[in-house]
Amino acid sequence: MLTISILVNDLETSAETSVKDNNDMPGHLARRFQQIAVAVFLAEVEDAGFDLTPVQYAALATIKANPGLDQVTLAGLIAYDRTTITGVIDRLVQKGLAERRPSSRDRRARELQITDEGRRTLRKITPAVESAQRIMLGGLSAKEGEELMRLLRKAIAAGNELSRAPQRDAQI
Amino acid sequence: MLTISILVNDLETSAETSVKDNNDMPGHLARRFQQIAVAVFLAEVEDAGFDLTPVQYAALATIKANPGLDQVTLAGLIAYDRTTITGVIDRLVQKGLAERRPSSRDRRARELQITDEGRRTLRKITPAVESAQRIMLGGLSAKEGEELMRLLRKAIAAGNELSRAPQRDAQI
DNA sequence: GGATATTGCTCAGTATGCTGACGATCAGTA
DNA sequence: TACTGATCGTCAGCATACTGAGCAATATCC
Repeated sequence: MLTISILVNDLETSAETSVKDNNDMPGHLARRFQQIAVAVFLAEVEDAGFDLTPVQYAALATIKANPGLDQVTLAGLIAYDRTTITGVIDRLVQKGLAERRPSSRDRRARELQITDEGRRTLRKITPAVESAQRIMLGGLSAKEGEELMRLLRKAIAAGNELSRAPQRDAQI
Repeated sequence: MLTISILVNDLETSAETSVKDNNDMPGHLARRFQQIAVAVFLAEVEDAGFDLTPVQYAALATIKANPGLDQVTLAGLIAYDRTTITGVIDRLVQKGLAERRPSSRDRRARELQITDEGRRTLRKITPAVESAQRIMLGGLSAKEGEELMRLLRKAIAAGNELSRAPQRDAQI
C-alpha cells in the first residue's frame, strides 16, 4: 500500500489523470509493431534488389489473384481507403507492374491487370517477403507467433467496421 | 488431397509463387490493427470534443511526464523518427498545448514544456483515450487482450533496432 | 421514363513516417 | 587549441492514410 502510494505520488504530483505507460496502450503497441513491420519489409525487399512498399506488394498480389477487378473491390479486399488506392495504382502503373484500363461494363470503373513484369516481380520478390514476415515475429516462438496472429485476426474482425476502410469480400 | 490439389490449381495456374492469404501475413495484420486503432482513437477523442491525434497525445503525455526534455529524447521515449517530431511539436505548439524554447545548456536543443491548457486537455481527454483502448480490444476477452499486448511487447522488443526510430530510454 | 439515390473514381488538404541532406553546435582528441 | 566526429533540429521529397468534396455514370423507385 505504501509503495503504491509513493509510486502514484511520484508519477503524479497533483491529483490529475493517471497517465499509463505507453507500453500498456494497445494503440501504441500497434503503431510500434507496424513501424517495425514496414521497416523490415522494406529492408528485405531492397536487399533482394526491388523497390516495392508493403502496400504496393499487397495490391499487386491481389490484382494478380483477381484479374480485372476494379479499384473499389481491390480496396475492399485489402482494406485500403479508396482514396489511397488511386495513388498506389498510379505508382504500380508508373513502374510498369500493373495496367489500369476503363471497364467495358461500367464506364465509371477501371479494370486492373497485372503485367508480365509485375508477375515476374512478384515471383522474384516472394522469398524476401516471406523472410520479412519471419523476421517480424523473430522474438516469438512459432507457437507465440501463431497466437499473436490469431489474436490480431480476432481483434481486427471485431473492429472491421470501425475504420473508413473495412475489409470487404469480392462480390460474386 | 484432391481438394487441396484443386485449390492450388485454382489459385495458381502456373507453377509460380504460392501467394499466401493476406490474413496469414503478420505485416498485413499489423497494418489493419493499427488502422482500426487510429480510427477508434480519433472517434472517441472527437466524441469527447477534442481534436488530437494518437501521435500528438503520446507526445503531449510524455512531455508532461518529462518536463524540459529535448526533442530527440522525446522521440526516443515514444519511438518516433526525429524528423516526424518536428511537425508534431509544431502542431502542439500551434494549438497552445506545448511550448518549445531554446535550451540554455545546449544551444542546438529545444526544451519542451506542457502548458496549462495542455494539462487541462490531457486531464479531460483521458476517459476517451482509455475508452478507445478498450474498444480496440473489444473482440477479445480480458485474458486475450493481455496476451495480445504481451506478445506485441515481446515482438517489438526483439525488433526494436530494426526501424529508424527505436525506443530509447531517457539519459539520466 | 424521369427524378433520386448510389456508386466509382479523383482531387485538395492535412497528418504521420520515412530517406537523405544540411547548418549549427557540441564533445573528444591530437 | 585546432581538428574531427558526433549530435540536435530542420528541410525537401516521397508514400501512406484519412476527411470531405465533386464529377460522371449507374441503379432504383415512383
